[in-house]
Amino acid sequence: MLDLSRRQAEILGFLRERDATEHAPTLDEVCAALGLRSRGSLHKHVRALQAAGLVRAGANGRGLQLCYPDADPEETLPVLGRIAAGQPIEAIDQQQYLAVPSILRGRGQSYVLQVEGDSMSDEGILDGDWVVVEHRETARNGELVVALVDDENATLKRFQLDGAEVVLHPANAAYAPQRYAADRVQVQGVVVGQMRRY
Amino acid sequence: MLDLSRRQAEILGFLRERDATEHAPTLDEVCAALGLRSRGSLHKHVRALQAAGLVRAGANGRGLQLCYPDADPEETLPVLGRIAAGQPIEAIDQQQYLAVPSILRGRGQSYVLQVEGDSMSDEGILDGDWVVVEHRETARNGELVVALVDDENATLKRFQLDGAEVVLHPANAAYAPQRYAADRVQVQGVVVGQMRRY
DNA sequence: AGCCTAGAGAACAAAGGGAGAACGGGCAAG
DNA sequence: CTTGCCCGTTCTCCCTTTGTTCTCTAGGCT
Repeated sequence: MLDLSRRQAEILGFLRERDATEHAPTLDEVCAALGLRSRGSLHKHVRALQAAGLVRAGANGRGLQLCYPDADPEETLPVLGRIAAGQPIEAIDQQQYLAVPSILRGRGQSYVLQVEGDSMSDEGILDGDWVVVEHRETARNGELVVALVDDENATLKRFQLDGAEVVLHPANAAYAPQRYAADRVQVQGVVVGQMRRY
Repeated sequence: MLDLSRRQAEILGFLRERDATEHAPTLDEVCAALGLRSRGSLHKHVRALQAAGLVRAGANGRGLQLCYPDADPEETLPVLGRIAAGQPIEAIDQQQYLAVPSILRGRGQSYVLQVEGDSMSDEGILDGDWVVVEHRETARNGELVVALVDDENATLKRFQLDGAEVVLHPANAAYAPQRYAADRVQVQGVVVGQMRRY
């Protein structure tokens, strides 16, 4: 993937937060948020990010908005299958694509899974919901992950690393947390978005 | 996608609010509402909005009404504000738009509200989630509705018509269902989709 | 020293944003 | 019909904000 300096990653992270809901920030606002005092310096970073492959959005020239070149506002992502707690991902016979708004998309490669069962119902993920998963092999504590246990069972759980063990928390009082040696669990992706249709 | 300056977004937001309820405002009224003192300045903004792709409605030449050329409403829906159980919808200072995939959209006119509070948490709608609401004045039993009680309090609840009474069910064991005479409750829309970002 | 990176700050052009005056068309009261 | 009023439109003049480019400085590094 792209390799960015700390500052650049920081800027991109900030923009990503803003991007979603609020108006695109001006250079000055980004400066204030990141503790910079000079627009000029920020602008240099922005140019570096553009050189690294990002695209400046916002045709009017005002407001700072960066996105990946392939990021249409509403791109389709592949629906890889259904995921149910404790079973391998059930592949769909026929590839489907789902339009996913950009704010629900992850940074890197992403895909969609349809959730089966109610093992995450206490966290607001219900049977039939779609989750947008960013492909990643590591997770931070507290993130919702798609994890493969013993190369067999894919499951959707909250991730917690506890020493040399990984604890996978379901979000339903009816199920108990599961504890595995770290090398038995392989993170396949992190949930970054969720959608439901009524 | 549309990219507007702040002022432009503000104007469009104001017009959208009016659009629903009252007559199309005159330029002077918009000026007063936004704290402008010159029609001329406002008019410049209106032209900018038209240049950005909006269409002036109201053939009589009087009154200010803007709408999308109706090829575009596919992509984005307006975010009208936040909704919390038992409070009027809190309008957003500045009009925002959110890309909503077509499968989450309703049939008719739709908009987006951001949910505040956990009164629907047992149904998988959490604090901060976006719900897509289709504007409708009637609901069927069991549907999730945005309802206005006594013309004052907008709330997100499950709808049930019981004889001459309407029962509004929250989905959190900590809150009790509410029962009103049918004429006190006005349905404003029905939830057809939901999105969340992690 | 040289080279590099971050950052600060000045200077500039372009765009945003606003005030106010003036013109002209429609409309209703006189 | 004339008159006055409302309202959209256009115009000129102004200030502020913002993106961009520039030079200069302070450190870290080989």
